[in-house]
Amino acid sequence: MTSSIPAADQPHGRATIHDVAQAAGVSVSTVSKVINGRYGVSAKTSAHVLQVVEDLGYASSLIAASLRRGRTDVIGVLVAEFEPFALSLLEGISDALQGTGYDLLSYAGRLAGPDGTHHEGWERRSLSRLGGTLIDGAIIVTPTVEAPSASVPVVAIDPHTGPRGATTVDSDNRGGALAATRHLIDLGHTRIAHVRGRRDLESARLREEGYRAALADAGIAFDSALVEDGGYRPDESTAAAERLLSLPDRPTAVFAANDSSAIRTIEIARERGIRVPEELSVVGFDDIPAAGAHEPPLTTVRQPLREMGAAAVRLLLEKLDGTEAEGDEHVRMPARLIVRGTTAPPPR
Amino acid sequence: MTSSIPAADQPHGRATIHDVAQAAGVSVSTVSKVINGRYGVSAKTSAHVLQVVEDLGYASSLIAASLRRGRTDVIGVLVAEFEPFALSLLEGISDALQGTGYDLLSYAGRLAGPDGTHHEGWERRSLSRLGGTLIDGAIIVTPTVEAPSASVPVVAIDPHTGPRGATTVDSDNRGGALAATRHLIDLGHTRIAHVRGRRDLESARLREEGYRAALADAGIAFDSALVEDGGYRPDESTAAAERLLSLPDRPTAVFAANDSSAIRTIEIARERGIRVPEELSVVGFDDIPAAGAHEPPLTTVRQPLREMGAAAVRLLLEKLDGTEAEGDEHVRMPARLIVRGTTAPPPR
DNA sequence: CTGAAAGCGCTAACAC
DNA sequence: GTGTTAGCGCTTTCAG
Repeated sequence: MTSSIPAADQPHGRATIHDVAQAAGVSVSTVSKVINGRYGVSAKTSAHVLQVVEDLGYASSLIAASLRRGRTDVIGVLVAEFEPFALSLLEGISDALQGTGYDLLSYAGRLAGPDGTHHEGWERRSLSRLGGTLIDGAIIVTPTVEAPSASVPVVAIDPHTGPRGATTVDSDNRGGALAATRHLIDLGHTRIAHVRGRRDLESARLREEGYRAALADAGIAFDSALVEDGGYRPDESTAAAERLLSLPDRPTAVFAANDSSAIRTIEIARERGIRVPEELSVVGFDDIPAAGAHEPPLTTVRQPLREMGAAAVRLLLEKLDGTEAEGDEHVRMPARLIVRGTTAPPPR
Repeated sequence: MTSSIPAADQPHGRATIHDVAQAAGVSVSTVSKVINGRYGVSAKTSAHVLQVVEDLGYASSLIAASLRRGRTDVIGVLVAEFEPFALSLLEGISDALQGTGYDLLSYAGRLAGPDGTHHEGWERRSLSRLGGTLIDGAIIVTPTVEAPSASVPVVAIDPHTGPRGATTVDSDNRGGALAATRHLIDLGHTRIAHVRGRRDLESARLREEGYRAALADAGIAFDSALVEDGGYRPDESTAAAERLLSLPDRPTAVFAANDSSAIRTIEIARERGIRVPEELSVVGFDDIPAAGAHEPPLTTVRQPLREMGAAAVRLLLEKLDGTEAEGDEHVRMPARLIVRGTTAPPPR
C-alpha cells in the first residue's frame, strides 16, 4: 500500500506545478528545476520540494512540458486501427524500445467515413496532430500516402509506395506470394484465385505480382475473373470470397493477400458447405497469431512482424540520434511460407 | 497521388495556426473559428482559409488545443507494456470505440528499474502525465495501486484490489482456476503445482484461491512447496518452473496463472526432456492468441478479452456522458476452461 | 540560490 | 464578421 493518497488536497483534478509550488512555499520555477534535475537549487529546498511532489502525487503534464520544451522522449506509433497485424508490430516495437529512454505511445485516429473506410491520408492528420510536440519521432503502419510532410523523423512499415520514398521497413512480399502460389501449383491446383490487398499499398501490388509470376512460370493463363479486391479487411474480403465461390467454374484454391482475408474466405466456404482443405485450399499472408490458432491451422506466409517492428525502432533511433547513414534506408525482411493445414491437393 | 505536398513552404517542422493565418491573410482567431466550425465567419473567408489549410497540410496540434480546451475526444489506454494480454484488450477497445467520436491513444510508460520490474504506481504517473488534458478518460490495464487519484474518469481492467475500488472489469478468476484445477484432478493428477501470478493483482489471488479450493474439494492436501511465483511474466516464470521441475517428487501437472507462464513452463520442461502432456500436464489462463497457436495447443482458461475491452469502453463512456448509474460499477465476465492438447492423465 | 516573466500553439471571451 | 488578448501548465532565460 502506498503511504500517501492525498486526493482531498486537490480541489479538483490533478495537481499542477502551481499547487506544488504553493504547498512547498517556493516558486514554480524552483519546482521545475527540482523536477528536471537542474543545477542551482539547494539540497534542502530540493528535498522538501520532492517530498511535496510525492505527497501530492504530482507528475508534470506531458502536454504542457512538451509544448514548451519541444521534445518528450516519446515515440509515436500511428495506426489506422488496432488490428492483429499492427498489434504484432507494436509488440516488437515495444520490446525494442525497452531501455532506450523512450516511452511509447500509439495512436489510432478516427476513421473518416461512417462507412468504415480509412480516410486517405489519415496518417498525415495524425502526424500533424501529434508531431508538433507530443512525439519525437513516428513509426507509421501501412500509410495511405507517400511521405507525410515530416515534422518529426518518420519510418514507415509496409509503406505506400514501396521502398522509394522515405525510410521504410517491409518484407519480401513478391517472393512470399510467389512461394505461396507455387505451393498451390505444386499441389496440383490450376484454378487459383487471389483475394487482393489494399490497392494503395505496395505490398498488395507485389503480392499480386508474385501470384501472377508463379502462374506464368507454371504456364497457367492468368484469369482476371479469379482476382477480387479484399482490401486486407475482413468485411471487404467477405464480398470477394462470395463472388469467387459463386463462380460457375469455382477455383480450387485461393491465395489471400493477408490472413484475415484468408480466414474470412474459409468461413464463407464453410457456410456454403465447401470443405477446407479437401475441396478448397487457402493460403494467407502475415502469420498473425490467429493463423496458427485457426482450426485447421492456416497455411500462410510469415512476415517476421516483431522483428520488423524492432527494425523500425532501430531506424528511427538512428534518425533521432543523427547517426543515420546518408539517404533513406530500406529494410527488407524475408517472408517464408509456412505450410499448415489449409492446403491440400485439389479434389479429383 | 495527393495534389499538394508543399513541404518547401514550411521553413522547418509542421505548419502552425500562425502560418495558416499569415498565408490566408487573416487572424489566428479566424482560422481557429473556421477549423472548429464556429459561427461568425463569412462563407468566403471560410472557404479561403480551408483551402490554405489544405494546401499547407495543417492539422491543429492536439497538444496545444487540449491544453487550452481541456478536452480532446481521445480515450487513453494505459498499459505497463504492450504484451499479448493488453494487446487483445486493445483490440476490443478499438472496435468498441468505432463510431463513438473518440480517438484512441495507448501509452506505455517507461518501466522504472533497469531490472525490468514495473515501478509500483506506474499508472499513477502515466495518468498524471496524460490526464491533465490529453485524454478525456482512461482505461487502465492491470494497475498496481488502488484508485489513482482521478483527474479524469477511469475504469480498470483486471484491477489491483478486485471489485472494490473504482469501476472495474474482470473475469471469474476464481471459477476459472477452479475449473482448470478440477480438470487436472479429474484426469487423475494429485501432485499439481501452481505458478502464481502478480502478487499485487486480485486476479492472481483469486486464481490461487480457486486452485486451493479445487484441491480441498478433492481432499488433496495443499503443499506449499508446489507453489511458486511467476508474476505473470515469462522471465519470472522461468525460475518458478525450474524450481518446480527440480523437485525430488516432481509434480505431474502445473496450473500456471497465465498463458505466458504456462508456455514458459512447457519450454523448461522440454529443455529437461520432460514430455508434455505425457509426463507433465500444463494449464494456462487467459487464452491469448499464442495459446491456440502453440504446439501442442495449450489447454487454458479463456477470458473474453475483446469483450472485456468493449465492456470497459461502455463503462467509460457512461462515466463520460454522466449517464452513469450511481456508484461504481463492476463487470465480471465468465472464464471458461478450454481443453486442448497440453493436458493428459499422469504417467503410470 | 531563487523568483518573475516570457512564450510554446491554440481557443474563447471580448472588443471593434 | 473579424481581430485582440488572455491564458491552459510548463520550462527557461534573466534579474535579483
